[in-house]
Amino acid sequence: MRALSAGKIVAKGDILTRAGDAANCCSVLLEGFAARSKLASDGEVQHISFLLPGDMCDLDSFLLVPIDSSVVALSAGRVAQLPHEAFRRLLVQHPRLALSFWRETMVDASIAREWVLNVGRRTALQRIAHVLCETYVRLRAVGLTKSLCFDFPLSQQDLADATGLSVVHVNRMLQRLKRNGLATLNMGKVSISNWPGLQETGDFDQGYLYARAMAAAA
Amino acid sequence: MRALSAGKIVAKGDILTRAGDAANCCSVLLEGFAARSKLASDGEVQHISFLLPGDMCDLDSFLLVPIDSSVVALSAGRVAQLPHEAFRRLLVQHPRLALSFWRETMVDASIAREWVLNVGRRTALQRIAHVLCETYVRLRAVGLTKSLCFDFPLSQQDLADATGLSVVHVNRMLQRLKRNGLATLNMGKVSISNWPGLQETGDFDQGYLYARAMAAAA
DNA sequence: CGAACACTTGACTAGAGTCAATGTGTGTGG
DNA sequence: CCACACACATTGACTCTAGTCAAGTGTTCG
Repeated sequence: MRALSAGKIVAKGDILTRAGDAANCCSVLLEGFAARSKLASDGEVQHISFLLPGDMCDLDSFLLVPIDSSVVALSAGRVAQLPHEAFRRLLVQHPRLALSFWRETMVDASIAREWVLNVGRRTALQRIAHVLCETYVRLRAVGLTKSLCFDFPLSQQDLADATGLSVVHVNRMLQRLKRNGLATLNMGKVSISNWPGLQETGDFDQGYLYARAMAAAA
Repeated sequence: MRALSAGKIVAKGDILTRAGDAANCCSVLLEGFAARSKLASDGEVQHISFLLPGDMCDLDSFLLVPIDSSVVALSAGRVAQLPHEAFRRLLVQHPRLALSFWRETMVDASIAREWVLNVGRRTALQRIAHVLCETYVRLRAVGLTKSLCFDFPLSQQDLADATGLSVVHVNRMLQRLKRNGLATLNMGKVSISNWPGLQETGDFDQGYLYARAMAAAA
């Protein structure tokens, strides 16, 4: 697995893909956190989904030009890059691979749909709880949790951008989650104290994550 | 074009695909309006995107089991159905077709991402204006507009479910759009009075629609 | 040490939700 | 043909969730 120790180093805040550009390669996040995000006209940021180690960052760029959303590093990390040309050859040689990447795109879309529901119809507390649940399940699937804890090096501003809330309100909701004995976020680490309770609070059902979560069950 | 006059008739409110099911065919909406939608635990509905004539309703069902979201008819309409088995044969015979359906899935995802931004970071007035802009551009692409008017047989409740707002507030925002000389919705018809103004109000840029909008430009 | 940054707190505001009553069609069936 | 029911739209009064503003408190790092 020499490839895994290679890859380009990225710093917190780096833009891996800029909305409006035509990328010439697809990348895989090897380490660290990133987010796909869009900008409103007033400059407000909205994260559309978190990208965790193992996720393709910009599969869309292969068929959609220009790209509609940016990918930004939320922590230091590492990415592997695969030029579109090489990717195309790979797909021609292994047609079944196309199906599995197509499916990857569908799971991505499914996550985006859940996020529409999250920001559209859930309360502030539910949104935060939901995002924590999703992140926990996805990290568990790639072995990045220990018991009910995981590294979560994002600022409260990032959580606000993911949930469509203000930083101040995110702060208060995190305090409420702690006070309710559900979960705490401290020093870049999340610790879940009551997993069933957190899921219920966040109206979370992992079905929409498909294989990404199933891998954990296996 | 005999196929176009065929297809199954659906009534307003019919559920074409139910979240949690394993569908055995993909369908194309031939006529009428539908929405992909999800349910929050408190029973609140959130539409994730509108489906217009020519759109695939449940391409996801081909590779994702069970389906994460429902498709519900928002007006009377007609759908054509293609069994998964036949679809699979089609893709094997014409591998390039898979790429174009994959791209279709990506455009779907792009629309869902824009909706995350819409409900997450835009004001009520912007959300309504944005949805009207998107619908106008997509309908124009399939020849279902005349000048700046189009049929829009949805209730204000549907608009509320699409934007994450309450019906009452949607009603007030529609009045504001009219008062501002931007657009009116009456008797199931939308009439845009100031197209540049409506786009600006809704922070709308059609880039994220890709080919669906481009077809109109051609 | 001080600058920069993230987090926290309190006081106030405002945008959107809720509730309830009233309109307005559109059918339907007696 | 009218009475009624039903769904959808509209209005006003009130509430409340979340946003804004501003002032602190840490804490990391040159």
